[in-house]
Amino acid sequence: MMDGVAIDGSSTSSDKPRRGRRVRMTGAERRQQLLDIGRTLFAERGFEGTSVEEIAAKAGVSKPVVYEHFGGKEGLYAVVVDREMRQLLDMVTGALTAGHPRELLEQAAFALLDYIETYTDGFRILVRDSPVAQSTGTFASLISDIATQVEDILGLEFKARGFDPKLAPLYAQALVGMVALTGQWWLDARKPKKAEVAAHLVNLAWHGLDGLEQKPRLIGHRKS
Amino acid sequence: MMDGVAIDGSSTSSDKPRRGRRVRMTGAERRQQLLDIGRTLFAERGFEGTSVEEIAAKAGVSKPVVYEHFGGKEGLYAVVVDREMRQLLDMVTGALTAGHPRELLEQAAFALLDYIETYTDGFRILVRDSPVAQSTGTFASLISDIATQVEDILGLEFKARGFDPKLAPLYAQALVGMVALTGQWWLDARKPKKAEVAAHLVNLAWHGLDGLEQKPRLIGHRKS
DNA sequence: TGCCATACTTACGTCTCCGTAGGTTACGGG
DNA sequence: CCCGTAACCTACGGAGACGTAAGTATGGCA
Repeated sequence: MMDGVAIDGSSTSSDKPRRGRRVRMTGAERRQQLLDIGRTLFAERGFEGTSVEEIAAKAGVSKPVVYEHFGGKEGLYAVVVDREMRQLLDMVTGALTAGHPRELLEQAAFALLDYIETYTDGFRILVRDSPVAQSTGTFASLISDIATQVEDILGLEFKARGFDPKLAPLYAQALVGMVALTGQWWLDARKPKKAEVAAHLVNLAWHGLDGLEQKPRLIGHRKS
Repeated sequence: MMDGVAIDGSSTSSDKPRRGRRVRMTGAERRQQLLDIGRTLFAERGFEGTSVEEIAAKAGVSKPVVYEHFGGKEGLYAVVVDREMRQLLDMVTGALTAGHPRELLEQAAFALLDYIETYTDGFRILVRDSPVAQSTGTFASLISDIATQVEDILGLEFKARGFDPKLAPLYAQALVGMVALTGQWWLDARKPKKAEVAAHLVNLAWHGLDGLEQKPRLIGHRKS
């Protein structure tokens, strides 16, 4: 135990540590650092598997500092999760704004994969279960949040096409589930490139196994 | 704490408790009872959230009995998880034996939903993460096991149709993910009947959003 | 230069829970 | 009817972790 980083436990993105034997950060800096470290540890060990002392140690600081900033382990965890959910929701919601349903699907799938790639630890945390884990704060509830948005879009489309709108939730859930679990798989596999994965997901969701296209293409995407 | 069931904590399916003040079961009986109780508790509180004492108490027995039978908490947990994985794998594998791909998909989807309905607690346990949770024993790994089977089927089909077989894993994962997460959602919603859910899932997977059928029908299924 | 707020420390109390040592009751066969 | 064995109990040691009380250093500002 006690791996590295005892004095000057820098993990923050941009730190000029004021080279001295013991780092004395401003409140905001330390807070941010603790959040970063917490996210990392929660991601790899889960909530219960991570101790406050461990977090403090990795920050090169003693326990009470953590309590000072977040009031306790749950406090820190709550902030970490909240930030992560916001991030993910923002990205996906942003991708679900305008366009033909197929484009929406494509953009949303890409957004999710993008989030997974960029904020891997965050995704891992969201996938694990939360402390009390009744129904709120769970991954399932987040998925449902997203699914609700997809639901609205599908609902409109269903009405326009004469389908039963009551079925929209089911199909929304299926679509989100498809993308989410594929993302989880891709997290370890990393085999096809992100954009390609998105293209194939859209291919499947849009044409089905029956009318699958051989070389699906993404219509348009912004970065990477 | 200490809810109900202190003496004669029966939870077993078929028990004639030999009415007496203190129940004295045979080894096998007690073992089975502990497994049942363990499954229930692990399902609702998770591994770390469940204490050996709690399990013992609910069985109307003291801690050392649990250690006698399983050597510890992890021992019990391992057996519970193993049984559940076997059950699920058997059901899904059984559904993936013969027939046209579409039928296979249909049967597998139905099998998973069936498992979820019948062994709800087990499914909850499998979905939660395991103790050390490196990569083995996780839900993700189980999903991958199932996905591998789907993969083989898809692989053949892909070759026959001239698609790149390297993509089979991706599509397999997507299909399994679709069904699995929809199942997880259905666990709380329970709105459409199981068979109907399966039908819609197949509808989506087979025809895609583009060619969705209004009233999909299951071709054939055995029970309920 | 001296003071004071802020960042941080050491040390401790307490609680929960795992796992075990050693003793006790009851069932069933000779 | 008696005794051994299988089922079960009380009691304890000890580790780990949360959270707090009270004290210390440090850096900016008057």
